[in-house]
Amino acid sequence: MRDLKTLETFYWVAVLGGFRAAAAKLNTTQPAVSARIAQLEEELGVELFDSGRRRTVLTTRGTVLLSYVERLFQVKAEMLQAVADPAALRGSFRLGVSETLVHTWLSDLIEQVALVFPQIVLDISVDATRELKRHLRALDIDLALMAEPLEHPDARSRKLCAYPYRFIASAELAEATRGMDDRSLLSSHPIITYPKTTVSAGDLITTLQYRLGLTAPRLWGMSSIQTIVGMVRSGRGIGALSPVSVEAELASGALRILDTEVRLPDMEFHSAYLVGVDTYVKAAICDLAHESAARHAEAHGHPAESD
Amino acid sequence: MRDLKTLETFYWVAVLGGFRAAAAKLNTTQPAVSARIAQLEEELGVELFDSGRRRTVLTTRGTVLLSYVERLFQVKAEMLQAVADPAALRGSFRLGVSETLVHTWLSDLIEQVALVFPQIVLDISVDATRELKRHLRALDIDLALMAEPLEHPDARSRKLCAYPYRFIASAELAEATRGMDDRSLLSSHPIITYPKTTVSAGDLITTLQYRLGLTAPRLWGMSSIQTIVGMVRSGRGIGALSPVSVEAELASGALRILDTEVRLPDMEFHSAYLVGVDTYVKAAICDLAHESAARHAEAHGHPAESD
DNA sequence: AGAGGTTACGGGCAGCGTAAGGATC
DNA sequence: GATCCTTACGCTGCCCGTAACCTCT
Repeated sequence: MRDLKTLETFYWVAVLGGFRAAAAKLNTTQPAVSARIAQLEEELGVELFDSGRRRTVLTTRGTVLLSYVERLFQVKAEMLQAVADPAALRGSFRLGVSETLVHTWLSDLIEQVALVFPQIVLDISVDATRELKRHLRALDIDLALMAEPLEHPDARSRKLCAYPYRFIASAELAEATRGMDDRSLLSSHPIITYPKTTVSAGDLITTLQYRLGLTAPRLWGMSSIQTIVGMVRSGRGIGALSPVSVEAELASGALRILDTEVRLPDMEFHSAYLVGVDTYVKAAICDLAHESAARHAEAHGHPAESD
Repeated sequence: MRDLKTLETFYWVAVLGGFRAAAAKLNTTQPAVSARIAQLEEELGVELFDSGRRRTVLTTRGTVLLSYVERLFQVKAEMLQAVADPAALRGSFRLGVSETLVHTWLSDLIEQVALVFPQIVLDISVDATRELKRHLRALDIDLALMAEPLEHPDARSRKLCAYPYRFIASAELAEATRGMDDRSLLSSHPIITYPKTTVSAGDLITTLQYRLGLTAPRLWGMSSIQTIVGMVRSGRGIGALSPVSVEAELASGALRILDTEVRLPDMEFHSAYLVGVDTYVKAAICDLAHESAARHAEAHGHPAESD
């Protein structure tokens, strides 16, 4: 057992419950994983996965080994944290973000990460909160910045920031509907917003229903903010989204925030990651994200959020 | 830092204070050690040995790393102890023994080690206690079975066994000196025994001097028990040694234990090793040695010794 | 038949050893 | 000049990926 790579492979096979899954995670092939497990069993003189069955169930000894491997990697992580220059850390880091954050301070975060960890390759995926949670649980991404906290025994989740959530329309549509009461205004055109499965769309529906009695509003859910913005600009409907996503359009006057009585709740964002291997890097980049969010809030006059 | 070999190399360079010494211990060449340290410093982005000086002094960070490496190997050792089949452990183990033990139960110990650790190669060196201590401190041997305990902060030393220490002579010489008092007897011939630097020779000198008033006995110190036995058999002198080394000769009547009034103190033996890497194997083989000693004592009617 | 693990085999590259080259006392 | 570490270089051996095979559901 000269090689930590072998143990890391064992760890992922055990955690993910399969050789193929481990191979995918480790960016290698399944035969390579097979060989490493075989080598480890050979060196230890012990069977780690039940050979009778589908080699996916840990033996008793395998379970014991797993706990030691976790301790070992814990010590290794502490060691790196204590003595290694962050600038020398290599590897890739998979970050999942909600689209709203992409257009606010994600670029700032990327810069900060590049400063602190110049050799870490960021692998960013933009997706809905529901998918991000799934990816987090499946260990497909290391850190998620999304609309909800993650409920999981090994999760570390913190509130990141909150942004206003408003009805927004093109200048023409805003003029044409000037003076209308909320109920008429919001019934007059389709409302273009985030997909129905999202928290924000849920908040919107609740608000329309209980504040205005609109039980069947015409809601168009779009999974791309660019599409929402495009449709709102062309006057196809009233947008329900955060002004932070359309700052340029608001500044130029192409879009306007509608001055409605009814108020939508703020959109909250949360950071979340699972403790385990490489927790140090996750925690560090998560902290950078909170700093970026705070800096952005400072610059834009929103209240700073933390914890 | 994918490779424990690199960390192990760092450990030995730090502990032994030199690249060459580490290379010797790791059975490799000095450039290989050099490359591994360079690689480690590269990966961590940190200087581990003062480059200005002779690269033998740890930097602050190097000191921190060393403590983590020790913890890491500690965990690894516990892991192997918990899950590995001893029969699968490979490597060599350097055992140092006093000659007296070679002729008693060493072969039994070797058999036991071969049973429990069939893949471990035993590397046995027979030497005087003084040399064994030096080798232990220099980490040249893993476990010593010798005449004294080891005083060292990291040493684990236990009493192993005790054997009688007698005056022994050839049958002819025993006949010729029958009836002589101790003082005359022990002055009549040279006394052939262990080298003067040994504990046993010291005990002998003390006994002769304070019990019999023999201030300048004729002592011939031999570093090989076979030589002592050969000279005693040929009647060149009276042997002072342990009967366990000459059981066959005593049984055949070629040698006899002289029935002196004065008694020499028992010869004690101790096991000793330094805690550090691979402590598990050291402790296990040390235990086997104690078992062999106890078994031998049982079979030969000596009192069993332990702790 | 399809998903998942094993075996077989050829190629690439990390790391080793030899040998020559500094640096420091 | 002696001792110790570094650099240069050719080579070996390990490990990987491709592909075919086996085994369960």
